[in-house]
Amino acid sequence: MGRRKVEIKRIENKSSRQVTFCKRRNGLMKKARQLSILCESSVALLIVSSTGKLYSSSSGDSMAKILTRYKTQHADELKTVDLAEKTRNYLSHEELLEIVQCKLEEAKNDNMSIESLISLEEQFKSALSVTRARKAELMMEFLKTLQEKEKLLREENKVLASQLTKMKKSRFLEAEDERAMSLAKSFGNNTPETLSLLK
Amino acid sequence: MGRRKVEIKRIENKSSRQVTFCKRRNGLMKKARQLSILCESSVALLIVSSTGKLYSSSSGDSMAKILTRYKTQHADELKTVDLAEKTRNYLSHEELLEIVQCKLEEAKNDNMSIESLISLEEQFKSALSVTRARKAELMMEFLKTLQEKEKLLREENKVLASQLTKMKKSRFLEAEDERAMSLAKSFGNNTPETLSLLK
DNA sequence: AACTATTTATAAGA
DNA sequence: TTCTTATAAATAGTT
Repeated sequence: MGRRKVEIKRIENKSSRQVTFCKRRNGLMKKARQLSILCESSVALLIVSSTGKLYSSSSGDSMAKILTRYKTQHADELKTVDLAEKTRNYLSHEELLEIVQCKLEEAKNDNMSIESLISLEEQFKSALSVTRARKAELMMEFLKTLQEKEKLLREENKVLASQLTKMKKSRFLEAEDERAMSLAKSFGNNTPETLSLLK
Repeated sequence: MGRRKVEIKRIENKSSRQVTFCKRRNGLMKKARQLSILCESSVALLIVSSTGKLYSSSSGDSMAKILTRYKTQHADELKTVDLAEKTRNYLSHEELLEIVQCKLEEAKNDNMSIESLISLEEQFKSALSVTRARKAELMMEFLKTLQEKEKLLREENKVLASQLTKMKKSRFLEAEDERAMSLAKSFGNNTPETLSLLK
């Protein structure tokens, strides 16, 4: 779209390549913006010149958001189930906290002049961590209690169930005795009944 | 460049917006490719439609390489926007971890400014809060499960216990009948036994 | 998905 | 560089 038709291949003349780069770059960015506005979409455009200079533009959403959108889509495609599981387990609260503390250590290196505030921040931090630790402790205790209760109840159930089967069995025996005083044979296959509840 | 001039503003008609999106998207990608070839440069183009569908194209270099180039140049800029925004959008643990690791890498490299450390701290704080929230959620779920289990077991116990007492009672009656065919008295105080565990 | 009247982008020249 | 302008290319509305 100019004085003459141009073949789409590298422009050999350096200066005209530079001029074309500038013109077409601007044209591309303009069109990107237009697309975004006309069709309420987000467009990110990154251009790296042959000299390594970077030109970027984004419209509709921030560059970061669009890149994030791209990254998450491709991360999902690449991730296997095992790896996903692994990383899920790996990201514990403690580990993240550790990382944060590590970062705070590094932050100390750039020492600032607000020392009183820093120490105050430290105090609050330790108070907070003590509170959190206590909270976690209590929750864990509660969990343990519940689990123990569960165990005891299961055992109790077991005992009750076995008592029940024993009683049924003996009752059956008494009935037999009553009906015919002799002829007591074949009691070998008396497997105790197990209640479905306990399965 | 069509039958009539169009104002650059959102196209209200949905279907014509969709058609224009498709046409201009193709046009944009074509021009991106041309720029890359004509001027031996690299171009990355990311388009997110209003429905959230992602279209991407890269020429000259791979998408990954161009994005890396962008990231190294705009490391600070990305840092401020990225994590806070993503944590707000409830991203997965894997993604969060990825970002945290990425940030730590960046932090290790060059000595960071106070401002960027402040922003990093904010990001870790929000990441931490998301992690904590998730942890609390999971713990509460677990607690509920345990409490439900406990309830079921209690009910089961109750049923078993009542079966047991009934059986004892009827057995006692039979014995009575057997021993002396008449004289059946005093069955009033048969409170069912409650096990200490249930108290 | 094609068609075409127009607008828009831009190549070459100044 | 920037402006100009002839012409190629893109595309809006139509079929």
